[in-house]
Amino acid sequence: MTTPELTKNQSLVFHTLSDAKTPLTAYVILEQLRDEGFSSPLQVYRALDKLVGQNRVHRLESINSFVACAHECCTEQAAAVFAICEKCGKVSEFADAKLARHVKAWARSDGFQLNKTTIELRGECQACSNDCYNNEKNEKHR
Amino acid sequence: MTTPELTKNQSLVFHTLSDAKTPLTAYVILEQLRDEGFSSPLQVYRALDKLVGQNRVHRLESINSFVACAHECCTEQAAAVFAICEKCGKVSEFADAKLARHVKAWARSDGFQLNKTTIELRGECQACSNDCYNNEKNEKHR
DNA sequence: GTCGATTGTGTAATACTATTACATATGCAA
DNA sequence: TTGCATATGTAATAGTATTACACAATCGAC
Repeated sequence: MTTPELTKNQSLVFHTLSDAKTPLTAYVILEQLRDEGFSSPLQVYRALDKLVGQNRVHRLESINSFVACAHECCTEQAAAVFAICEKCGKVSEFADAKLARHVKAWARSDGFQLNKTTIELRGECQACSNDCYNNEKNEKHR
Repeated sequence: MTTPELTKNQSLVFHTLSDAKTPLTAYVILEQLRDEGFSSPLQVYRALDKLVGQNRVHRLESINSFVACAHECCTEQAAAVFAICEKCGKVSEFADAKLARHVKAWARSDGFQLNKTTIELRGECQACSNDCYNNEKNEKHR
């Protein structure tokens, strides 16, 4: 799979996401890029569309946010699993081949032509669970 | 698990969803219930919150829509899988115990306390695939 | 029964997320 | 050069969800 060069806007958006510790919404990205000349949501969404199409960025459907791919551009695009901590907002991404096979097998048996698989887990990460004496340390992420 | 009685608004929203052939957005539900006295999105969202909390209704994150549970109120809430046809908009819901076990096992091993699992498949259902001579019959659902 | 707490409801306003429409620019190929 | 695809800028609008505040209904403790 080739990875085309990024345009200026795409690159700005991608690096904003890469630098972030948590997923960002399109409007947060917009705010962060005002100084770079961004002035409209569409500039962000257009860049995101491209980046998502190239699997360099993933969209987290359940929190309307975007995150840079953790796998240096994953190819097993069909089975990325995201564990989203509702406390600190951090996300771990992992690719689960077994799960992917399972889902694909179901689709085949049901005649469903699979375009995209979304798997998102919501809960509390280990770090936050250990943090039981610091419950108020981080703001709550929805 | 007990299934509390529904209030008037909850019941109206639930029956609207039960009667629908596809998932509905909150605002579509609102339009359908104007005649019943609904006038504000909040009336819909409040009812939906309750219904989702009781697992009588599921929220489809990837299409911002809601659908009545296909299992007469499913209890295996952690592993509902939704296959969403992007052509006709219909959804099939199925509960996959193996997949659920798999996900739970991962969460345990990673110290992630799982609150909710979202698994949504996007693609084209068998009926629509067979429909290759009627491509324009149905409007495209995102 | 009354008090108070909880839950449900009505309405308005607002916030957040995403797209359409149209104009302009840039790069590459025939 | 022309033509086409892609990228960009800007404004307006559409679609989704929540906050805030007021009031009503229900239920249990007393």
